[in-house]
Amino acid sequence: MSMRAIAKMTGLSVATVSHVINGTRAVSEKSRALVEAAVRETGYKPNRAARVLKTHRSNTVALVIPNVRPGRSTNFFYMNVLSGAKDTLAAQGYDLIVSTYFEENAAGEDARAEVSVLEKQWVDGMLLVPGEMDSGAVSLVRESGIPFVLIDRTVSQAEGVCPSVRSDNFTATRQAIRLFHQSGKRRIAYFGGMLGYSTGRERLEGYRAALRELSLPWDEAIVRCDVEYGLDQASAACEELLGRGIDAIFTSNNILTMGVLRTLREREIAVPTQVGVIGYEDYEWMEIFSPPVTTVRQQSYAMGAIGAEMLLKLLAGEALPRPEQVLEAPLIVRASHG
Amino acid sequence: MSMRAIAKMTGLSVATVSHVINGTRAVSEKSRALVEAAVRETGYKPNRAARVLKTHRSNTVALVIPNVRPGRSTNFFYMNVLSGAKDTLAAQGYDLIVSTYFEENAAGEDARAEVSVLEKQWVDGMLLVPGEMDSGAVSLVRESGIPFVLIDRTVSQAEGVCPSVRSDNFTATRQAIRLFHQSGKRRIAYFGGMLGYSTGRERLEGYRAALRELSLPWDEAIVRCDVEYGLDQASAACEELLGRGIDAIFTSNNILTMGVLRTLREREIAVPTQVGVIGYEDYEWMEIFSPPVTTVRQQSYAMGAIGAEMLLKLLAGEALPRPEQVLEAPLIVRASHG
DNA sequence: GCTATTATGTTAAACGTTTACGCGTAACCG
DNA sequence: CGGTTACGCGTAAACGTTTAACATAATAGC
Repeated sequence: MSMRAIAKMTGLSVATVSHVINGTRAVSEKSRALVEAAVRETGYKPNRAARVLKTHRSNTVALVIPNVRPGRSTNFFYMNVLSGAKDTLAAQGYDLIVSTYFEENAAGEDARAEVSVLEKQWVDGMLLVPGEMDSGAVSLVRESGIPFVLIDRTVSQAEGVCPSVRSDNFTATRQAIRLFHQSGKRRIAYFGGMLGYSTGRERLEGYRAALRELSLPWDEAIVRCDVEYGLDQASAACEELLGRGIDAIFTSNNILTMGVLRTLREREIAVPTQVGVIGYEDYEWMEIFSPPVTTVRQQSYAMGAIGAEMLLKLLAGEALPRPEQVLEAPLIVRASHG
Repeated sequence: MSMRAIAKMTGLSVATVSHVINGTRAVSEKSRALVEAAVRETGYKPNRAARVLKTHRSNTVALVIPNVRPGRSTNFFYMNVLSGAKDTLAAQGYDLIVSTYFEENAAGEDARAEVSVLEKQWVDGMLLVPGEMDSGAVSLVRESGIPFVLIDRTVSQAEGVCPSVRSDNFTATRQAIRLFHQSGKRRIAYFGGMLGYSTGRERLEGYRAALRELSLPWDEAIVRCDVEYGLDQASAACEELLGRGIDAIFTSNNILTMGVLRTLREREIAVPTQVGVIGYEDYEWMEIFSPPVTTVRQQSYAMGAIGAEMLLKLLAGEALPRPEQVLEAPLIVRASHG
């Protein structure tokens, strides 16, 4: 089932067969028909490995995401990114391979592990959700010379500007806080992600900016950026805050939101009248909580799709007019905020 | 950076270099050290395409899952499967490529599209979540001769017995219904998946069996297996059922559960006193609904992991002692059931 | 000291493509 | 009609490995 076989069948040379298959040179109608018939008949498919070996292009890109332990709901977010990327890549005949790394390692450990897919030199390009801002993984990728685009998070400026697509975390958070304010909330707690991540940092900045604009005081005591990812940890942190006279909580991920909501219900604190809540990450079912929860919605599918588009451009050798795409993350206003 | 380069550097032949790299034959300590040093120094990595071309093994397997539009929460389930598969495969040096197909097509359309990854003859094996039971996709895979294992769903017996790993949908559903019964529920509605899927069928069978055992009557009017996947569709169907005097609803997927819960709240029907609810698919936040919802938990991560293990065995040429793995899907008893 | 055996190397032929070169043949032009 | 174009096609050399077959050196047995 090799090209040679087809050549033999049709009495043509492998070169001609190759050319009709790839449409890479003019071929007489007769030969083309001959080859096509033979291909159809034998079900011949060109051998991919041989092709890659020869052309040095695999038509495959990697999507690298933090490893997500079962049950982590960020899974959801990444699955949407995956969908988006997969769809647009497939439309261009590209395959996607998924690679994961342990987020826990990313900090101290070997940045190499983060982008280990590089070692396998399989891929033409890379869609990367980097770990901590300065894990160094991005430098590795850059050195490798393969095109890449960062998804969801960025890295420190030391790396220079990298092609990336992410949410406008700053504005989203800022708007959320302002919404609280409009609803009469004045003492707004912030539950954020670790500051090692660009997302965590940007959101905190948004919070800060909003406070400033609204001339609300900054109070270290009601800001937590180190809450472990987990329902119980969130609950514990929430309990703690409740003693500090707050009237609203902004949570920057789904599990935190859930934990807070649970605690509030257990303590029989009315939402939103006593304490308002706005979460990050929107899910269909946010609507059916009581009260329906107001959230920031991230465009996760679009993130994958746009990232893939950018990468495709890069792979085609084109420059990116706008290498940093920042997607709006609209506030889905329901009832929990005030 | 080819093997030839390393050979030149060390003054050895490519064969020797190859052998130290693959540990495929005894090599003197001296040569080994030489080669290893050179490899370290140059950062040489064997070219994968060449290797595949020569050995006909890609050390890559595909995971084929139904295409999941953004927002579909089954995404979650597949992401866990993906994690499980990825983890165990990576441990054996295998890569995973993800392929998706449109579930909508699977029925009438071309079964070929379902397993289009076959065409690319990239992969050594396949982890497949098949579409409808008789879409024919599995026959295609079987004909192709590559090892595969079915995940989550099976196909019609016509295909013979296929290696597979899935939930014990029958027992899980049966137990759920029995739990309803224990709680005094007597008129239990069933909201299930389409019967084209083995899962839908098995769950319905479980329902049926439970009714029989409990000598509850079968009433076509409170059984729906054709509810479209969507919050609103679920709500609508729920409204309809409410007129038929039911005191419990079993829903066989997450979105259905949500829709039902929402409708119940809107109509101010008390859960579980007036109507009990048990859902399929467990998420962390099921616990924080009011009341916390009782669900069937599927071992999605394990499904991926076990599937991968089986496939690895198959790839190693071993036979599977137990080709059909049926995982327990425990009932997570909380409060919504009665 | 001679042969059998083992340990270590090398040579070269694949694997299935792509593609630079070059060769015919036919058409066209002045 | 000789010369130029254009077109269609074939030859053969890569691409970077693996691996059978063969070669040599060292070791052991007798």
